[in-house]
Amino acid sequence: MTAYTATALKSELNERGWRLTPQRETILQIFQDLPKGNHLSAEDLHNLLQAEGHAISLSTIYRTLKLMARMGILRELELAEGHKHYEINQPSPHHHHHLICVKCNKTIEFKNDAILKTGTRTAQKEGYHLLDCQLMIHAICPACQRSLLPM
Amino acid sequence: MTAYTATALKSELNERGWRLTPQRETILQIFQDLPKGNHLSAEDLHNLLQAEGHAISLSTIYRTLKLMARMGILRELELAEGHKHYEINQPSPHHHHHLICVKCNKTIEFKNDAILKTGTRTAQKEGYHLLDCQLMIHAICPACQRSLLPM
DNA sequence: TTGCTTATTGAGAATAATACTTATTAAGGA
DNA sequence: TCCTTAATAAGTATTATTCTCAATAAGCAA
Repeated sequence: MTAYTATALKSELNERGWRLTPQRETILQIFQDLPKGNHLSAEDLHNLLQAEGHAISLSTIYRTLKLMARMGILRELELAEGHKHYEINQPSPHHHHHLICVKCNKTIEFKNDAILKTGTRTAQKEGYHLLDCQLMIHAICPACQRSLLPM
Repeated sequence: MTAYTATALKSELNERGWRLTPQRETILQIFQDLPKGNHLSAEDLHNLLQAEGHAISLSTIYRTLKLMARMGILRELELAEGHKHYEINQPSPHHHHHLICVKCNKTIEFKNDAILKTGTRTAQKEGYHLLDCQLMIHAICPACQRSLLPM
């Protein structure tokens, strides 16, 4: 539905003197084909690409993820300790937030249009160019509340 | 003003079979004395403690930060790439959020009571025990928009 | 108060995600 | 089609954080 095409990516890149490479195109495609609510770590993406026969190096993957996050194409999520996850940055009707259990990392997505509005307004007021806006709720899930494990 | 005392920390720890140590008490004190809006990385804290004559090991600092974040005493902030920052988790009138430039890390704090309400309601609905709730706005600041530096 | 159990600490080593380096390749403008 | 230079691959380097383990000291019970 988003239909952010490779052509659009190309012109955005070229505007800044950058280039559209097959690697970047492939990675964008992967994220667009990802079922809603899914997200990938750098290593997940690397494995997925290899499974599909695309031999894109880890360096390129890290560089591309960072680039696309800074372009506002991907969102960088901190869903577990120690590494980041990425997902397509969807506009309003699909835009969502995360409720995360800090013990087991169980994550629930939820929507709230008011939050994106607040974020947009706040960025605008300060003259910032908005890339992403996410409410992170850190909490302990019902199962972990019952568990007696330390921490 | 918060006046979350060492005694309160002690009983919360003891309830779970844990202990109040001088190290934990000192670290809590540091965060309580921190001017509003300030936050520390593990290394910042380590340096600050050393400057004040407290020789608390880095291991203990990392363990304590994680523990206090999971108790809801501290909030874990992702204000720059590569490492976390921590600040006291203040209740409603002081509770705030961050607007961050992904290029230079310039950060602006802002308040919005509706967000904490949304977070509280969402966690409750799912039976999660709320620890922290923060809206992260990733954006590019005016200065960096003008800059021609890559990325 | 004294002793006992065991959580916690300190020091250093280990881990792991990410960034860096450099020769090579190839995108995009002329 | 050529030329400039951004991007890639591969491997190495970095660095924040966690882990290991012996030594220490909370907090409970007698």
